[in-house]
Amino acid sequence: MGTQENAFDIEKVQALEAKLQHLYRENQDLKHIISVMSNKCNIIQDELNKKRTHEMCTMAESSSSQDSIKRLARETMRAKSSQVFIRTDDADTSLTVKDGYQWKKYGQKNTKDNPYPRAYFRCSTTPDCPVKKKVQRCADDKSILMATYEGEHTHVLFGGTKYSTSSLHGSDPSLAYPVPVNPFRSTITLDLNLCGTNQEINRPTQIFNNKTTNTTTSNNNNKNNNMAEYVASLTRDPNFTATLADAIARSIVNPPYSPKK
DNA sequence: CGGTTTTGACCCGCGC
DNA sequence: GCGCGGGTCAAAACCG
Repeated sequence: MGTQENAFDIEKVQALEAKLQHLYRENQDLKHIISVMSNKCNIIQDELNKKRTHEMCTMAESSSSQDSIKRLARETMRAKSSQVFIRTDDADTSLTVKDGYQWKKYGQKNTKDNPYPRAYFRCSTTPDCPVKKKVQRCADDKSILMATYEGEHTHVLFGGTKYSTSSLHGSDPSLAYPVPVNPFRSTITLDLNLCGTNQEINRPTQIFNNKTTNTTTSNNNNKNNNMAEYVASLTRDPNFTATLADAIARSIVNPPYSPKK
């Protein structure tokens, strides 16, 4: 009886190993697809930036007035801005986005096209940091916060890692992770600024990296819990799975690379 | 007491 | 030139 059970166990282990190998290969392929897409995203963003710079230069040349210089500065600032959407608790009425940085609120205004007020924040982590952000609830869905970041941080995030302005992942383990949704369409927003103007690509793994710089065992637990929570939130989102499936299908039809055999 | 938030006033750009 | 709307300032209030 024992030998029969052993044979069965070996078979089971082999099946699991085969499955694991298959998943590993799939994972490798998906990683490759993501890196190819990120590269393409960078190229597109570079081209866009070049075009913008060229347009701004021709604009400045055509009129050398003070106005055009001011406009140039504004356009540059706008080009460096990025927008993210964060799903919050329905009961949460505050306009705070926990992104790891320290912000000082310097204003709030009611806007014409949105019944919810817009809050203005300046980065107060260091006195000379030029980064600003605007936070406003989505008119269609009040549980979604729209945060617009302008400029680039001139300092590192508390915890030792320098993050791009669009990396909404701070050192606080209770951070609300941004849900990649577009409130205006039913598809996922792929914000090009996430991997374009900013030097760093917004990788999901970065979410947990700040804590690992001064990691302890309890932090590891937090990290794992956060990872599980984050993965669960992504898989719960039908838009995410639909978009992922679409991306994979496209890559099969029109492969961005030649898979190794 | 120092830092943060609130809020009305003010500034400035833009369209008409 | 004027009015509108978004962005900023700064004094007062609030909070730990």
